[in-house]
Amino acid sequence: MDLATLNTPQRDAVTHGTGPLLVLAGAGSGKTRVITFRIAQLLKQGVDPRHIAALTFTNKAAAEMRERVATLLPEKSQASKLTMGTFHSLGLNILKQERKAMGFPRGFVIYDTSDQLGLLREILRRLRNGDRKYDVKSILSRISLAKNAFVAPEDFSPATFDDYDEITAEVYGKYQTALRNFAAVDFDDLITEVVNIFNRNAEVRERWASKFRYLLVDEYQDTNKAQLHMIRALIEKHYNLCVVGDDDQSIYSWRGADTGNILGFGNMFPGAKIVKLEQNYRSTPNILEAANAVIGNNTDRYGKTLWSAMKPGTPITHAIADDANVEARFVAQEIVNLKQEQQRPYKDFAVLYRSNKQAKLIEEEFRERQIPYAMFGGQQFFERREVKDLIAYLRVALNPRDEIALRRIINYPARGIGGTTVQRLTGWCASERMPLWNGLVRIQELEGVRPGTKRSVSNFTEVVNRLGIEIERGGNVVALTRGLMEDIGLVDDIQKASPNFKAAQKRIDNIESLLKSLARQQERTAGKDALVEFLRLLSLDGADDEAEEVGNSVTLTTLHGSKGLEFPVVFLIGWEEEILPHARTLMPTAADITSGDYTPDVGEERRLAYVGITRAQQELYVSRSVVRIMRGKPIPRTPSRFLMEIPEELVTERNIANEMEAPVKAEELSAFFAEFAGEFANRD
DNA sequence: GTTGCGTTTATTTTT
DNA sequence: TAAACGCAAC
Repeated sequence: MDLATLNTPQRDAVTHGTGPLLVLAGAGSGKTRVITFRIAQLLKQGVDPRHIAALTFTNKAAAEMRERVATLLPEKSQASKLTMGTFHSLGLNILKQERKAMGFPRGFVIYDTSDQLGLLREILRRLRNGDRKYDVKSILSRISLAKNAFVAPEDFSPATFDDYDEITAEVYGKYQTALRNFAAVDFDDLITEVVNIFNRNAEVRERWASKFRYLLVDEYQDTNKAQLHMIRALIEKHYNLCVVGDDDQSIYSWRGADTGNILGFGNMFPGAKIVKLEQNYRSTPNILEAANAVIGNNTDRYGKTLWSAMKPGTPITHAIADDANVEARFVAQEIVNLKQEQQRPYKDFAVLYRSNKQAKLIEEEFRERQIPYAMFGGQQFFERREVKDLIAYLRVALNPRDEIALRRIINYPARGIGGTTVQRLTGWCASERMPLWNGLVRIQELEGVRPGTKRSVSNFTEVVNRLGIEIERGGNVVALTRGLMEDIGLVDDIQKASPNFKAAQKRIDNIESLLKSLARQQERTAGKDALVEFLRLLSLDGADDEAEEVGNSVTLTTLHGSKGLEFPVVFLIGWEEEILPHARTLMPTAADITSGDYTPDVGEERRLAYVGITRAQQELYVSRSVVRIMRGKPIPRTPSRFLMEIPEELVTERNIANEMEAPVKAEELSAFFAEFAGEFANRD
């Protein structure tokens, strides 16, 4: 570690002693270097690694950070003693250790989004017997936003004239009670429940506050109110907090991030030092100037001006395409050309868009031309149904109170326990005030259920019960799971339910890779705990078989997904009003209309534009279409206001239609017609 | 439990 | 437009 390789503000941040520190790190200003150097510096000064915690938002970021710190240390093993992870993983660790004080049962589980939705649907079904259908996702998002803002069910006050807020108010508390009854927590609870125990139990709070003498937080602009509470409690003893972030890159307010945290840092933490990192090592001055100009139109920011010591670089290309197909074709063609002319590998390129559906045309075009690409995002995580089903068995075996998991498997694979039986069961359990599982076990006492069905239910509870007992005894979980699959005929069912052999094989492979990573966990942790831990990490991390190696391919991702990445050549597509800024942010809400003074807040959309521009190192293309087919109709398009905010002198305009139509070579044309004629000839 | 048909609705996504 | 959803019929 050589401090001389840092610029002045970077060094100031790294060598800052005690007390709160805010590092405002512009895009490409060496933010990660500052965090890793600072940690290394603290260790060099003799701080015990166990007294340092660094929090990030993704597991990937945490792993990378640990690795980079290790390379700076003379003694690498110190890095493994650092507390490094996401807010949620730290929250989980605290909850596990303080479980008793919290009154949480030993094997509590973490509900993921699909579990949460299932639970909410169930509550709504009971509450309103189908008198109205609700968008469950939107209710869940309101609950989540409330939790992120650290608003408890009893404090939730619905906005007037907002019926979704009203139903949320009605359901939020029930949702929370149900979670606890099922021995479950959701993602947001991993933060809020930690804050709750800190608030209720001074002994616990002081213990954790003593442990962490230095706390570092990355991507601070993405933190929410609940996380702020957690941070405050953790630093109350030593008051050594270093946060790093960029207010101009705050793009997650829609999921609870509160820019007030970073904008109000100085007031919230008196005596705070603020360091700005404005020298950019990533992009050409041309690109930076464009970025500065665009973001300069935002209010509510600290205000930074990025600068670069590089040569000005090439102008930005503003590509105007006749329609979206032409736009996609242009991007593909330009990548092929630049690859040739500048000897660039495919991985030098990225195509960034506002919403995932924009990727479709690009994908089609790339496939046609055999351009390799890697897509990030999307939802392939949730579609592995077979994996979720198997996991549900393990969850119920471990924790029969987990009613959502139980409902998932009660008739999977089909065993003749249909909707009517389940309904009768839940009704009975509700009146007897007992968990669904108990009802299943006592099925013989329930009248009006056919004997065959009763036998199915008993077989089911028997299988799950036996699994639970064997796990409890510390049996080999992988072997037990295989036994279970045998018992319930899972493989047969998958083969039967799949349209073809290949699809079935793929699903079985998914299960195999799940078992593999379970085996790995078993090597690390003993007996039953292996499974408890495995299930929790699975919700927190996703399966660790995500071996998607990017290799040498063009990156396709959303603007959101591109944060933190950089590419020599970047294409920003679809810069049109209602795409960027997105139509939804331009639309007034009911409250806006009532108050009558509506001006759309496009600040966050502008920050998205800013994030996009600052991903580019050397070449930047911003493209738009003149006409675009939307909802089946061709719609004339207006250029994005952000495009107009880029100074003209930085930009070269290119009209694409003309370029695209010309280059059909004569011999290609005649070959085409020859083939065409042949086809006609063959027809009759 | 599955299939098919009519209806509805079009962000961003991590933990 | 097209994909996702919900409901009814098998």
